[in-house]
Amino acid sequence: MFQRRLKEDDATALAAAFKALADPTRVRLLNFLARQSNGEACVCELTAPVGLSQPTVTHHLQILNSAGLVEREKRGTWVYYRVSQARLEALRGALAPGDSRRSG
Amino acid sequence: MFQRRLKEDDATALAAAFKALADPTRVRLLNFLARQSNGEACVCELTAPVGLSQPTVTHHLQILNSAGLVEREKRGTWVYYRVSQARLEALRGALAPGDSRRSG
DNA sequence: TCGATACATCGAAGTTGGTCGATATTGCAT
DNA sequence: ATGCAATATCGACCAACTTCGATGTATCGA
Repeated sequence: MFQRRLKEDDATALAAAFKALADPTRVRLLNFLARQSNGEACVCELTAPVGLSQPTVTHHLQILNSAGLVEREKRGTWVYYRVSQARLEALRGALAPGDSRRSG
Repeated sequence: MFQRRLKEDDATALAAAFKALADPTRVRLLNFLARQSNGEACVCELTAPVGLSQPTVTHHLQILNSAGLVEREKRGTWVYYRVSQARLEALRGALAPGDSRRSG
């Protein structure tokens, strides 16, 4: 942030994105997903690392997904999540001194 | 995020930093500060741009300051705030695919 | 000293957020 | 169909957040 002037809606959208990152559990979920060799994990593999109940983990994953920070893919009974690198890069751009902007 | 494994305290600290960015008013305050020619503004210059009361603006600035995102300098009756570019850069690093690391 | 201005603190109201247990839904295998 | 395992939804509780008006504190000028 930020060379150019942010419109009010842009500020709201940006804040919403950061809000998804504003919880230790969600940061840990992202970190865990990013460290998987295949880049993904299902919900049942995510409850143990963060030490919370399955409904709570699902809740956090939904928040991350709504913010575009993770992608969701259902395969059979399982739901796999993976980090959206593009979205992270977009947020990095928003924090840049000169403000990059591509993606969105 | 993140090649290396984040310790629990690191995840908490990172989440706390993003929480400071997780409000439209604070995003707008940062944006406003970053766009000043001298890089700074006092509280009384910040209430109008965001359209909130002085106590509320002070409150948000304290949150940003606690997170290290702005620096505070009192000169006479006025208190001037400026964006901490170093802190922003550190957060950018935390979002990087390979995870940079400097900062704390 | 007195008044005016800038900023901080306090207390309250209303809203949002994280978490859980219980329960519903979905999909696979038998 | 039936049963089991994975995930989602629901309702509730408590904590945290945003905002305000009222008030306190500090600094400057007359």
